[in-house]
Amino acid sequence: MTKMPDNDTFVFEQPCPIRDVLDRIGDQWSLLIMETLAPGTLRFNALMREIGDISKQMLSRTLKQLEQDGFITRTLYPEVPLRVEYALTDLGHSFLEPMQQLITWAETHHRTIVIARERYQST
Amino acid sequence: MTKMPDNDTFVFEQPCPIRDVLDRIGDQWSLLIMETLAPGTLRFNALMREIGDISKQMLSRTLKQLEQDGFITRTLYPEVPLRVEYALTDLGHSFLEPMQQLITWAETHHRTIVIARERYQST
DNA sequence: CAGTATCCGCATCGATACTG
DNA sequence: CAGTATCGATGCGGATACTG
Repeated sequence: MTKMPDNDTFVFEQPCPIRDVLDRIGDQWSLLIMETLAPGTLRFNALMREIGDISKQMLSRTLKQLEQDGFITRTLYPEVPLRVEYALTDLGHSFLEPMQQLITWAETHHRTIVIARERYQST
Repeated sequence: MTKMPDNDTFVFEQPCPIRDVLDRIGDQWSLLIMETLAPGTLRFNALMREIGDISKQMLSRTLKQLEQDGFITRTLYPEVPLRVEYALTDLGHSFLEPMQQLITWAETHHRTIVIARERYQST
């Protein structure tokens, strides 16, 4: 991204906020999970059912990432059987706002892109 | 994404515009290339120099993808030596608008995220 | 100058068996 | 119910030699 200064002291510093955020939403599931949580709190298996084609593995991993970055909260109720609820934080909600702009753009221009691709094929 | 109907006839159809667009901007270079082209036309090697740490390979591949989707144009001037110029299309420019919202969000909240991560580590 | 072809390492993701 | 651990396939991305 931006040219880094030749200073290995800060190898673990994230120099580029955009990359850092894009890595998160660019992955397979993060955005979808956040959108799914947008209406309200959900439990682990409820999330799995809502999303439909995600594995336990990926749901678990992605949720942990999102929690770690402060996009969602994880609340454990030590009942029997266990209950764990996931919810968007304010940060998570605020993220979905600019994201919604992009989603709208995607929906609006998707056809144009698909057509461009087909045209390119036939060249 | 959205539950697909059980119809394998359309396996190559892109059911989800969001995924489709995100797959493109979620990759390592597409967005950076488009931002680099935003001010104006650039030649292949000029792009390499501007970006700095991209390989010929990836620049070539990504440019082709972007051209294919209609985000940029590629103009060949058959001089000696060869000259090829890349420029954003209207679609490309229009894409950068909602994207700018997201970039601003990322810049604004990046510190918050980094802090959240560190806090999580120490838990 | 502007690429393409080839090869390879590495991270990502999925399936599944197992655990508290 | 809510995960984690393990394994394996797949594909992205980098390095570099080669081409028109």
